[in-house]
Amino acid sequence: MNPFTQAVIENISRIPKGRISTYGRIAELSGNPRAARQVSRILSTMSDKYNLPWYRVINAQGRISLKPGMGYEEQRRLLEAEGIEFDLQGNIDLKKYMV
DNA sequence: CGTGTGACGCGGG
DNA sequence: CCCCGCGCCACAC
Repeated sequence: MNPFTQAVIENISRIPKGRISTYGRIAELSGNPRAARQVSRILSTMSDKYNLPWYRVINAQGRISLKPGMGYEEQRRLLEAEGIEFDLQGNIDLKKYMV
């Protein structure tokens, strides 16, 4: 496994309960600011294996990227269960919850 | 090899 | 707020 992937896994694992981060921010912390897409792929392929808190990663707009019927509901449920609030447009306040 | 595809991000209309 | 385009990058065909 390459160092970037390793770092992504570690950084995601460190997101505290009740807080969130974004794909781009994780990519940045992991050493490659332009690799936000890779972060999303790593999440989809390694979450189970490394037991990652995948649902704590959202996009830079403060929204869940998964589509309704394709995981959106579950991610939202898990986040709300940790106290994360959504506004009427399904938006999360990054200032308030981002690590 | 080209070509298409995203759990992305940013800027613009 | 929505919709597009463009840049980016690993991966599947």
